[in-house]
Amino acid sequence: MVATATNLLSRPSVTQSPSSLSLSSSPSTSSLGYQALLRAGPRLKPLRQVHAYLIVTGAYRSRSLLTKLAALACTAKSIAYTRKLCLFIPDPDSYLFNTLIRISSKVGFQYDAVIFFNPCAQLGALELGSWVHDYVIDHGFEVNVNLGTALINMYSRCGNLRKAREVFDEMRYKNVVAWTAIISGYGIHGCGEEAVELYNLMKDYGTLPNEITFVTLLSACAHAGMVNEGREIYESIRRDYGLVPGTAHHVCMVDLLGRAGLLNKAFDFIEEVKRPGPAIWTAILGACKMHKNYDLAVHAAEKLLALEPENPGHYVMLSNVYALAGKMDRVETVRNMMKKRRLRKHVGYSIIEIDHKTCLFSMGDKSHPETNEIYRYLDDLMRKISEAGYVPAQESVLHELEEEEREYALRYHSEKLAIAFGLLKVKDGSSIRIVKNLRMCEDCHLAIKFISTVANREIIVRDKLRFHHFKDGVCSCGDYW
DNA sequence: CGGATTGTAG
Repeated sequence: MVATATNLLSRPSVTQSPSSLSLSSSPSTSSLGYQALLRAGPRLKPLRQVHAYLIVTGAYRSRSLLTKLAALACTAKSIAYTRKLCLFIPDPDSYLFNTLIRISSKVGFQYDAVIFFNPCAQLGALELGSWVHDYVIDHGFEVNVNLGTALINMYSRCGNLRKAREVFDEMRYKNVVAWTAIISGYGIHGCGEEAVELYNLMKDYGTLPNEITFVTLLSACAHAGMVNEGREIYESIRRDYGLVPGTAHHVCMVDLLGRAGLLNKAFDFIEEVKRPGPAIWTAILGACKMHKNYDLAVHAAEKLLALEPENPGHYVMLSNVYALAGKMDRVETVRNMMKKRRLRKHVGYSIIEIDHKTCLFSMGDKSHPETNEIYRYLDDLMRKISEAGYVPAQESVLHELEEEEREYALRYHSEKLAIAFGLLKVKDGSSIRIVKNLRMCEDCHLAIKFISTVANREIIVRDKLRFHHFKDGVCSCGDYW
């Protein structure tokens, strides 16, 4: 049975006998006891063993234990097993829902899980989350501060900021965590001004910010180009709140300065940090690449490779930098280094939900039954946007050309395929929603802006870190990401 | 009766 948002927790129409569960446990399970197994973490096998143990000992109707098991199954990203366990829970209560909402908002929107069990299951985090929200309202559960915060988080990370704000406004009691969640939401969606406004409002209400509030705020400023505001906030951490800025804050500051093009200031900042870790160098490398400062980029990349030689992302970054600088021999060197160390670049994919089915595309993907139509439509689309003035972004072309992917080059990046499919299928003019596992490339970002105009459609892309709302040729990120 | 919600870079 396919797990769907609506049947995840619905009660079984026919009472299921506990013995219908597969008992994959070894005989030694019972002597271990379930406590040790519960501590085994989010893996399914021990869960099944505990469940079997409960059945054997006659404790299979214990609500608290089953809730704990369901929570672990959810953490393990098995919707099917979560559902199965929920069916056994007598008289499910708000405690169960609080737990499941919390976990699914944290883990459920990571679409990697989709590949894991069923790429075509109806598993949108927004759908699931909205459904649980409705259920909670229908059953009169109080939206307390914890539940409310989980909802804010879920809605903003699923792309529905308005709904997140609605939940926030309706909360009677808001603590610093709730405020931080909504501030973060505005930050992720590129609304730095609003994030800072909310922060000021929070202070007016007499709520004290904590370290995480500052991480969130600085990130919001960094992505909105609000350098002065960010600096002032950073200063205030120690001055006004007696807190000590940590690594995360340092990273945000380097990002804030670097993104704004103040590369030397960012490097000066790093100088003052005691032992700069990989995160700081990653931030500055991103900024150097963004502003095409190759010397500084190479400097940062060398630090990074020394600290984390096993991270493929760093090599990809460095090779991109060399490609941008036109130093193709160096690109080759980096590639060979990767080969020698047996590192593989992460494979990118994009997901779109159509007719309650989740469809997954990777670059140059031809596995979809309607592949021909999709490619024909996409080619047509690319021709139209070229006529409208689109010129492929140089950087990505260079990178792809040395990637053994000449054939498909940029034209068939996963997000473009998913969008073409979306436009083909969703005819009524409603927005197209895409979820990507990596960050978007420059070229796709540019192309989608044109597509939003040519196809007269709103396109919302959630990449690994943030949201991009494309409409009428512009993106909500203001090209600052 | 339990459990605890917010997070930087890529």
